[in-house]
Amino acid sequence: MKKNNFFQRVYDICLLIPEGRVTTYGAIAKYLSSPLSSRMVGWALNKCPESVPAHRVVNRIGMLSGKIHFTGINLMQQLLENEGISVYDNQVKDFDNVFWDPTKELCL
DNA sequence: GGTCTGACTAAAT
DNA sequence: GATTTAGCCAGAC
Repeated sequence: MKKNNFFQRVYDICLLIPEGRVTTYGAIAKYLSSPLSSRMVGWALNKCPESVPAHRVVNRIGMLSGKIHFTGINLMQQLLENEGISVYDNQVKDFDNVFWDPTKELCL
């Protein structure tokens, strides 16, 4: 058995996020059967490889709370805008419209 | 092996 | 209504 840790699951979910959509740490944590483990999700993404579109993961209010970990301050925002997501002041516009819930989209 | 931290969330004050 | 604390779990020191 491999170390299918929290990390791998978080990465997997992040990779499942369709372009032009974003999700929240809580949603991912909830998908991991631990809605209270949202911190683990963010922390896992802290070490996320470039293969993981962590820029599509934001906090519950759609704020790019993790952009500070990205190379460059506007990188995360531009990545989202590149996918058609409107971002303003570190916060996703139409967040409710682009919100992608794994527990809902995958288990629907 | 105990302690701390960490890209969050929600309740309490 | 805004700020603070508490809770969660897993890795790093």
